[in-house]
Amino acid sequence: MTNDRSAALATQRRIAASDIRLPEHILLEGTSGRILREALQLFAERGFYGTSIRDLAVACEIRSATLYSHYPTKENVLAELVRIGHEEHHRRLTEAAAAGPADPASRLRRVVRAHVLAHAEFPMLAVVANNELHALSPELAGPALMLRAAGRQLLIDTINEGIAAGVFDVPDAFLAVTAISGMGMRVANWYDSALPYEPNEVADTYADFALRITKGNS
Amino acid sequence: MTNDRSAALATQRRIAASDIRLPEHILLEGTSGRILREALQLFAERGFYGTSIRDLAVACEIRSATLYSHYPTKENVLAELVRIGHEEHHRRLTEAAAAGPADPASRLRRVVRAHVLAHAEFPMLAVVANNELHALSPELAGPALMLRAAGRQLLIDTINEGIAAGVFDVPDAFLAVTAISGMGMRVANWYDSALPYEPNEVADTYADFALRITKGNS
Amino acid sequence: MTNDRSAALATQRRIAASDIRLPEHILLEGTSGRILREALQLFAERGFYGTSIRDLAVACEIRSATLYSHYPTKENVLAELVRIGHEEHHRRLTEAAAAGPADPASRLRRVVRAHVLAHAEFPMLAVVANNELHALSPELAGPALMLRAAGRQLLIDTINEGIAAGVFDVPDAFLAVTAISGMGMRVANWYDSALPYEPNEVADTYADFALRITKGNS
Amino acid sequence: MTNDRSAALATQRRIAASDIRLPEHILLEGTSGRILREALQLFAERGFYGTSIRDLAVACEIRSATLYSHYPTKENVLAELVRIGHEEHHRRLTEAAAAGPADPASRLRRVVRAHVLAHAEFPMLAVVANNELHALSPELAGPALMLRAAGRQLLIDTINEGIAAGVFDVPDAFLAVTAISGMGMRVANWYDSALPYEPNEVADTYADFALRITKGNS
DNA sequence: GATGAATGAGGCTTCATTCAT
DNA sequence: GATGAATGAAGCCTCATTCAT
Repeated sequence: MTNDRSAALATQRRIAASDIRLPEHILLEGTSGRILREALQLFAERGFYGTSIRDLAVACEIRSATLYSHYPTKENVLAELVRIGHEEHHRRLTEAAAAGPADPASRLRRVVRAHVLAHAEFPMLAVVANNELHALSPELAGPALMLRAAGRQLLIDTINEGIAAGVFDVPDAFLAVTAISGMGMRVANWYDSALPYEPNEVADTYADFALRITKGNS
Repeated sequence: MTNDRSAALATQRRIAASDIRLPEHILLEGTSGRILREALQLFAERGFYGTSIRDLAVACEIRSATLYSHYPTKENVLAELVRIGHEEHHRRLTEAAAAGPADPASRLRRVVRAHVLAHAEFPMLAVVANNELHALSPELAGPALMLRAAGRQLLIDTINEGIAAGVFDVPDAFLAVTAISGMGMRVANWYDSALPYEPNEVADTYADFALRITKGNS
Repeated sequence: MTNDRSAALATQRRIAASDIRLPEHILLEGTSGRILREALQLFAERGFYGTSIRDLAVACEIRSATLYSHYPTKENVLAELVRIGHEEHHRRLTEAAAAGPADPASRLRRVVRAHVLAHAEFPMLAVVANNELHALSPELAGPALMLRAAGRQLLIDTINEGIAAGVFDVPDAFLAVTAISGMGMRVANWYDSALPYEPNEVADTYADFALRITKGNS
Repeated sequence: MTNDRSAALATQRRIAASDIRLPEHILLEGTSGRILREALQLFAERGFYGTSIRDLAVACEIRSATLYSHYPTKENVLAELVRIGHEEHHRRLTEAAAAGPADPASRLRRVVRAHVLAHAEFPMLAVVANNELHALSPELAGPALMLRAAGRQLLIDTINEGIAAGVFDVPDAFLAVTAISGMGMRVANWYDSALPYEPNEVADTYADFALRITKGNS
């Protein structure tokens, strides 16, 4: 393994990526958008509690009072990012599950690809959505939790179908889900566009891994 | 999948576990130990910046000034936890790598088992060590980063050996490492002793998954 | 004493009345009027410093910037209310003093009636004028202070005349003035149109009380 | 009436007195006491919302953070003053009602004396207790409201007894209570130790006024 | 070893006001 | 007239830390 690749893993930072990316349909014009973008980076790198409203204002080149013309509280900025992240993830997962052959193996491949792709294309968003959810009040966290549960159920169902159909051979469905889901989530932490991998390659390879896990060494 | 198992994944919390556990050789007597234990839980659940010195004092049933009779700063409490976590993890990994047959497959199995076991047995410690490292000054983070790099290199070497020996068939060694390492790290977030799995079972199954990933569907 | 009456006195509120009332000749049309009316209520209930420009805007169903199309500053809104209150009070007092028999007893009766009536008919205005004057700059408070001094002098003169004429028997003129003036001012705090008293009844009875105070139990 | 006396009434200030006085049994030692004393003056003169925590800290010659070593919030400082004021007032009223001949006239004299004396001896405390109660949360205001209701009932009962006994001749008991109570409350606003009256003189004269009001010009 | 009091710095948020549209 | 956005100042309060006791 070359050094530049393994160096991506040897960092004190919570996240390797440095590009601020949000799904294309999210409008980032104006000050509201600027705030969202800078908050995405800061919350991903330092966490919600590690980022002060002043840090955010400095990053946006505005006075901190101006933030409150656009979001009611700091928590609401986080809530917006968490919402966007979960909605994007959920949309990709459900579309992937539906769009293609219905056999469990190819569906699993598509779902894992979508899961990993979301984490590789939007690493900051994924890190914030995954790691900072606990900083939200239960009311603001609720919608995200529901989307998360739905996405997970989709993976569970796909694997259970494969088991039922006899095409999957997995020692424990729950543990397979945690493993496949977990490896994909961690992509957000180490993936960086400076690495010699396109998100698609990572997604393809990880989908392979998921199928190896579920199909066994038969 | 039964509901109680999938429910463990559907939480706003950063960590499912609720037992405060530290390696046995860590002395937890007296107020210093109490502080370390409570900090472990609070830093795991709310993060370093989300936990105030007063939160910690309340949890320890002492006044916050008393903390400074035991640790020079709040950061040093975190540093101690990060140190313990990384040392334990590294010790287990190196011992596992050395203690047994030298063939890549059985070594990989032992290394992954050790990796996963450490995360299942000490979930809070792992979450703190993995997620809060960025809150330390570079000086205090340094030793942990070195142990982490060493542990990762061990996994890299093992896989590369298997590839060289022709017993592993993996599309990309780097991605295999991130996947195997990542699935293990996430165990700290979802594992809970209330689940119907012993840490050993998770470790065994995940080691299976690692071998499936590396050996392919041959 | 019936409960509903004594209940009017047992409140945390600064003022019992809930009707927003201003003298009839004050134009309240348009947004300027709306602002004045809502400010009257808010300043009476929460005080000038306890009411923000945004509270006021919300009450008026406008944006806070719109306020500045109608009044130069928040302080000027208060100044306007204070002016209206003092002018109305002073006008009533001087008219009452002039309009009727010149003998001290009947003049005192008319003056006290006018004093009390103003406080019962415009309780919010009186509370604002009496309690929030200190929030004005000396320049803006000046005119009100002059009217107030004039009104008080009118009462002093009336009582002194009665004493000089031998029809009043009062132990101390100054204390009689403070007592008569003070009981009337407090009417603004407890009077409410829901009470089974018309403002006129209160005014008549308080005027009786004033005469009892000044004429003694002869 | 001499000018210096009437000048006491012609002020923009909410209160004429400038001595910071609290009942003797209230401990004023240390920083907590200092905070209470300075808050008493500031809240009386500028109101609760008109006094910032920094104003208070400057007056106490401490840093504003130090306030929070002594009181949990600014509101609690007010609550303490309101509590002290209402307790002192209530204690004096009930003792006055009990300590002496039971006939309505002499009891009324004692009760009014106590009422007025409390307002003349502790004008700042009375102004704060009377005017700033609305700034407290309902929970913190509750105890004061109960004491206030009890004190008022005592006055009501005394007057009703006198009426029942045929020694009082009052057109309306409720209005007599508001008048007697109100004139006494306003004493806190105008009384100043620089005036040529001792609190006792004011109390005696106001008690005379109360008896004139209730006994009529018979 | 423990603590109450103190503090400088900074936390998030609201303040009254301005101004271009 | 009305408003969305912006802002400097200030709001209340908590932060981690120190120190005398």
